[in-house]
Amino acid sequence: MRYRPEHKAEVHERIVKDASRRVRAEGLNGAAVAAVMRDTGLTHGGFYKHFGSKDELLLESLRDAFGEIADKLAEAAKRSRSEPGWKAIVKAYLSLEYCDQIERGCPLPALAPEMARAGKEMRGRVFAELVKYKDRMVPFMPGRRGSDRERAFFVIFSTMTGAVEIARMLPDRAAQEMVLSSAREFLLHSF
Amino acid sequence: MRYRPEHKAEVHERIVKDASRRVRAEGLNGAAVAAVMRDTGLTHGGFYKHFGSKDELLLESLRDAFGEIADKLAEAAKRSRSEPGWKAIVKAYLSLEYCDQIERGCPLPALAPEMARAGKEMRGRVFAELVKYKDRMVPFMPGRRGSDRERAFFVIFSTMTGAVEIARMLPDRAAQEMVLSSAREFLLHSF
DNA sequence: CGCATAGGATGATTATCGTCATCCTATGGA
DNA sequence: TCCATAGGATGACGATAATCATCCTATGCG
Repeated sequence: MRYRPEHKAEVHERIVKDASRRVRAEGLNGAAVAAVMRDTGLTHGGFYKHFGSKDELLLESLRDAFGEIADKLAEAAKRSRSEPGWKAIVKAYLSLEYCDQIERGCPLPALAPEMARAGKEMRGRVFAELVKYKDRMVPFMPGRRGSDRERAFFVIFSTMTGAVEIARMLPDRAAQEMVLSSAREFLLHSF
Repeated sequence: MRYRPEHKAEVHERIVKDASRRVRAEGLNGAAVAAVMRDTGLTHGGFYKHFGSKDELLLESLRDAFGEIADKLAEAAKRSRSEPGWKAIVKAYLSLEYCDQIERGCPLPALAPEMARAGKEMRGRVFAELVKYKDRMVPFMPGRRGSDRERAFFVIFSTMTGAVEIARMLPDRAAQEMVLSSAREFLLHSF
């Protein structure tokens, strides 16, 4: 072989990481094949040596994105010993810094409507990733029974998703902080 | 003149209405010039007799969309004499029927992330429409002072936006209804 | 009753994008 | 040291899209 055995896997992963950033920053079809490959330092032609189709890359990049913030939020929850995990998650999620980092943030406020509009095939696969995301967050959610925690997940992540989206539409940081802190206080005092 | 004096204004409005549906159903660039004109029964060529640019149509169609649901929600709020207006709004917004009708629904759960990614120019104009939407909803919101009602608007619409978006990602109606009703009960018992 | 005119149609241009066929080349194994 | 090979580069193709120049034609005014 021409390259080290790990070479292909490494490049593959770099493409996915770059696409995962680009897709969150610029939308589902902001991650054009040529642009992503350029990010990775390659040309567009080699793309199909790594992926069967653009949708395959899209799915992998969404999987990567969900995994990335699930890691981040789970770590924040585990680090906080003085308060319940879900409160640490809410505080991290509804912070200005987090709101700023679209390209490293949760795919929900970045892409939820576009994911809902995707073709049936893709939608099914994305749904599976959403379920994995939920399953990783549910243990930190408030509530006694599992079904309570699951409902809490949907309510809390609905509010956080909407708040971050709306904050991102606002032109100045004061207004953004107003929306984020309103949602934050609301959630923290409601469970 | 070739046509009745009102003709041009009527066609203009039909184009905007069609675009407003299409943009919500298929995303900001799902409303291709040719497609919208075909909806209206015309060909793509005449488009620039009505609009200076595609962005102009986009903005007008968003204005129309915000106005359309603002009307609908305000009417629901006014119709309900037995409970506060905001509760009627929450019940209407977080219903399955509403969730289904993407193309006639609120632009927020349909387009918020895409609007946040638009160019500076467009973002500023969209922001102005969002403010008008807010100003029409705030009078119905719970709270004593105006600033309380404004915060309530952002919290309630954040939760509703996120809940509808997440529901629209789910494959079956039972799961959708679970998300919508969780958010609904949560909001109705929290103010 | 005929014509000037504006709304609409046709079609070209330029750009972007996904996909793929083909070629190139550096390297690990012999 | 040499070559077979797979990763990467080049470039093309067909779609789709925004924009605009040009032409067409139905109609209301004179």
